Amino acid sequence: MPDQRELATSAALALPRFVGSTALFHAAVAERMAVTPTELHCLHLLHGGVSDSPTELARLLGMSTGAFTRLLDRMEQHRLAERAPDPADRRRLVVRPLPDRMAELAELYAPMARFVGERLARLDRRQLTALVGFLTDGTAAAEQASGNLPDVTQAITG
Amino acid sequence: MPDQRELATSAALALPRFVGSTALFHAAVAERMAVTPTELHCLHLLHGGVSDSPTELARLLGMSTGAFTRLLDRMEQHRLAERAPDPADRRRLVVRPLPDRMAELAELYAPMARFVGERLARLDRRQLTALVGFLTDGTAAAEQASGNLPDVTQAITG
DNA sequence: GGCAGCCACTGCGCAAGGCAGTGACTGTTT
DNA sequence: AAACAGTCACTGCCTTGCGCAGTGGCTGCC
Repeated sequence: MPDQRELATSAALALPRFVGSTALFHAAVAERMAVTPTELHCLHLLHGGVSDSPTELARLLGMSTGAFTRLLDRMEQHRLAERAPDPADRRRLVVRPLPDRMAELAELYAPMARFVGERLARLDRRQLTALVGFLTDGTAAAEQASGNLPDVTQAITG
Repeated sequence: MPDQRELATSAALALPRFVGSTALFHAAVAERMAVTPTELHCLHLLHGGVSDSPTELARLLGMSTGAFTRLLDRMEQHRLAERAPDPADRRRLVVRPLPDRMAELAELYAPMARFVGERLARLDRRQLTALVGFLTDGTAAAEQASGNLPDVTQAITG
């Protein structure tokens, strides 16, 4: 039976592999939908209700606003999202996800969703709390670490 | 205090955000090193000892062997890796990571590495076991799911 | 009413990657 | 041994996603 230290090492090694394989899975789903991984990523942000502002979405996706305009063009073509005017500010617009291809998306994600559901159901409260804490704090840490690296958000803030 | 079901939902929501922010962090590190995210991903595979075969690495990176040749060219230029002949088969070659820029890499990863270390140290054995199991099984599930995605009716892209 | 600043958008150029084909090399078969 | 099919990394050609810098429209503040 492995001790605490070995387990921590295993986790530290398993983490990047998990992220890598997950990214590959996303790329595979995107290809199946004849869509780029970036479009899919954006779609997730939209459906998650994270933001509907082009500038904000561009920042979250790590790209320039100019590139995001083209991304939006493609997403409209592919019926993933649509532009709507912002009544409060006529410079801005609001990005809205379209339900059109949601069934398709859900079908592709079904195997992974099932896996996650089953796996999480096997954990007790203490384990779940640890997992959630690790993920949420890790998200914050990654975002902060990204921000502290110079020259990263140059295209957007400049 | 949240019950089991709420915690599972939180985890399911936190998961994609964690993966997304981690991917952005990787992209930021890559940009800081004047390198593409793909090069960095490949470098991780090399240092992790996952494989040293170009064909296998191309598969793991989700790209063609032709593109991997160019990737290798760049990685040699950037002093991230080098080609070496495979004595057993003269068609093949072996990709070896270079130690040249490891200090730079370690420095950029230091904040995240510290976070992971501290966070994992706070977990008990049961929590660690759950985390490792989730990550390793998730990796396998993602790889398998990438391999056989269900067929989906193609939408018309106008 | 003028002005600085922000918004999404556009022309241009670059570079990463797919595709299909090439030459070198392998193990196998007759 | 000689021909064969299969595999390996590599190469030209092309597509495309994105950054950069600039544009016009709009806002809020003097």
